[in-house]
Amino acid sequence: MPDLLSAAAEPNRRRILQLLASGPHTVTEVAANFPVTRSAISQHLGVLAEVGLVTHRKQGRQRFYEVLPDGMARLRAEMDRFWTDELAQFTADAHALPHRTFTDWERPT
Amino acid sequence: MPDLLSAAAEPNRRRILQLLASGPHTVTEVAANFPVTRSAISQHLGVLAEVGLVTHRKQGRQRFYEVLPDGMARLRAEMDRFWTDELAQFTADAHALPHRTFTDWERPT
DNA sequence: GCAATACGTTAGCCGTGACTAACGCATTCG
DNA sequence: CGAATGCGTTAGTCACGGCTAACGTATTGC
Repeated sequence: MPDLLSAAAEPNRRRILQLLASGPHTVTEVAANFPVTRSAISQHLGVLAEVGLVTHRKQGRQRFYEVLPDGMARLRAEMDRFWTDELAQFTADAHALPHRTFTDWERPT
Repeated sequence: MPDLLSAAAEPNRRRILQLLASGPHTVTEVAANFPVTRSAISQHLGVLAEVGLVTHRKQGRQRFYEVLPDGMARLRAEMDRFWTDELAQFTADAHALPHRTFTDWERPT
């Protein structure tokens, strides 16, 4: 899964990101919110980690996964480029779409 | 391909959307910009049409595909919800992310 | 020490998405 | 007319993603 947008687009992974956005969660906590196996969740987390959207810190025998602010910023940037550099540039003369870039996206501390 | 975001996330389809954003193009025109077969492009356009992102109008023996403003607005709305309703709501107290919604997205006329 | 917990990892299944090659159908042109 | 163009459609391949079940591993608690 080399593509950042494709990785984040998958429905279950989107929900995982949403969940992790509320703060660090263990794998079992995350899996509790999904109808699939903990193994599936673990693999999804692996994909998200692979593209740098999440990371984890060990604490005892648990792994607290958390959103990686830098990765979320990159995701946000790619989504922004999808509209600005690639789409809105053709429509710039039509509506001059105002647009903000959220490179300062962060998890709650 | 029932999911709008997943449909739009596919790299080739993203590029197709970018290309169509510059105005209506025939299938062969689109296919000329890709290393894959015209058949593959045709199927990609089928997917994009299925989720309501593009449409086409016949003109002689050509099919001019064009971006569907309403569909693009829905895509934009879903992407916005991904950050606001689902992600930013957890971080709202942290940064109170400002956010715009572009429901008025349109193709150049 | 041993059992239980919280994971990751692997094998394997299954669906499906992306693709090509071939065909079929309209449309235009000669 | 027929040939060529511009498509869609289909069959069929291939790879891969998502998933489960089973197992292996570290950590905690008894």
